[in-house]
Amino acid sequence: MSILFWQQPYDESFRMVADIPTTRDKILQAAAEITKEVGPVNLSLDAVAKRAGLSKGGLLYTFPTKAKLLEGLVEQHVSEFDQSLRREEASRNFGPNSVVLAVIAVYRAEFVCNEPEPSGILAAIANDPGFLEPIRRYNKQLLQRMRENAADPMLAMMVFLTIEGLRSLKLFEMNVLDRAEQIAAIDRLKNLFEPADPAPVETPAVA
Amino acid sequence: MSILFWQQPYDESFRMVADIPTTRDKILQAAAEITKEVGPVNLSLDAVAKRAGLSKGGLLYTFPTKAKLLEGLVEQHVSEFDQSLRREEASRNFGPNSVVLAVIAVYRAEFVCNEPEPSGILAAIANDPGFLEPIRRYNKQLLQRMRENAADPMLAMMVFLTIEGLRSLKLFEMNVLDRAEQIAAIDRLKNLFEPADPAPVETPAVA
DNA sequence: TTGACATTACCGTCCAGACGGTACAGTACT
DNA sequence: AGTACTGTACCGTCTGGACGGTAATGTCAA
Repeated sequence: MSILFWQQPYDESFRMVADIPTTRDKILQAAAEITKEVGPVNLSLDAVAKRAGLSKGGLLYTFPTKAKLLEGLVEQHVSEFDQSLRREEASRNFGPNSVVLAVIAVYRAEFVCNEPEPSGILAAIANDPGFLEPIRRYNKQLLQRMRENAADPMLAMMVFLTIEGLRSLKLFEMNVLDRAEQIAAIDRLKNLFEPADPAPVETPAVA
Repeated sequence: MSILFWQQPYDESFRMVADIPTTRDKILQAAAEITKEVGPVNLSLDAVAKRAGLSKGGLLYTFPTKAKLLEGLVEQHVSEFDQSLRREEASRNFGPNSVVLAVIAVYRAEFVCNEPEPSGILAAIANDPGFLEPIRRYNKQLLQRMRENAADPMLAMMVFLTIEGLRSLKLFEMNVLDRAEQIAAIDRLKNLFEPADPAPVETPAVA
């Protein structure tokens, strides 16, 4: 029911990073796409199977129940962010303000690369508010870490809120700000911690 | 389909402000409550009718289709905010920064009074992402007005984002910050525009 | 004042269709 | 032989919504 990070049927750790997507990945992406297009309510297993290019039986082989699929959506969302975050923290040697700066860096990269928001979590939440719990826990912990590691905890909180604002705008595809404005906002945040930014890259090439 | 603010069956303008709730109001509140409890996907007309204390037939008399009910949810959300905002703007005589300050004031009041988030909009969005469009339009216009009216447009944008962050945390009941912290964050924003705040009222009486 | 009809605000029932899930036989690759 | 599916058929449940009724209230002419 609410068991997040459940055991996967097989070990994926041997797979290459930028390899061809697994069936699992294809299903998750299909679910996110459908959610974005027709809304979480209309996310049916039939539709996901069709979009992912497999049969319903095949889908239910990978995800035995719809709840497991939704769990997969949430798990992917959280773990992908966390991995990026830890990487950024490590590159800053876990020094002062490293958590805040890492958070900023992760979102900056996301906005620069114009990565689509995996709106699948909306589907999960819409089906069962209980899926919010792990996200709640994660965010609580994240904010805690940001504050403890920051020179100015209050400022860290403001950064958290601003980022959260950007994130929610993206989640709802609320294109109120264009990409440049979003990046400018993030850089403004960054400058609160690193006042001297010698060469702010305005429009870096998209890899 | 996407006609917001549709004609209501009768003129409610004669009704007193703090009067007994109309059937319409009861239905809308019931829908919001159910959404919060069991998630937008499980918002059924039967459940709403039961919660609101009338039959399904009666519900469908007030809202001929489910889509109309969802429209009602969105419309209520937007119009209630807008009314509060205009009132706050007027009380500041539409002077410089009045829009930004009004937005801050509205949310401050909301957090101080601990008003519950009408999570009904989540239900609307979950059923049909098209319901985001009017909200998108409104927010775009709001941000525009905040910027044009503000002494520092960039700062106005940061305020908008921070408020948006607080709002999304509340929408998802992401109780990461306690009430005092949220109010402190809002006051910090306010002080960016009104540096000298002589007597910040902590818990003003609800009028 | 009364009878005829209209409108409002509902109730209770019914139904076609969609959905999640099961079951199982078959198949292609490793 | 096992893994990872395909494809079809099916079941029970839930859902939106159509529909026919009904009680209360209002309107208006005779």
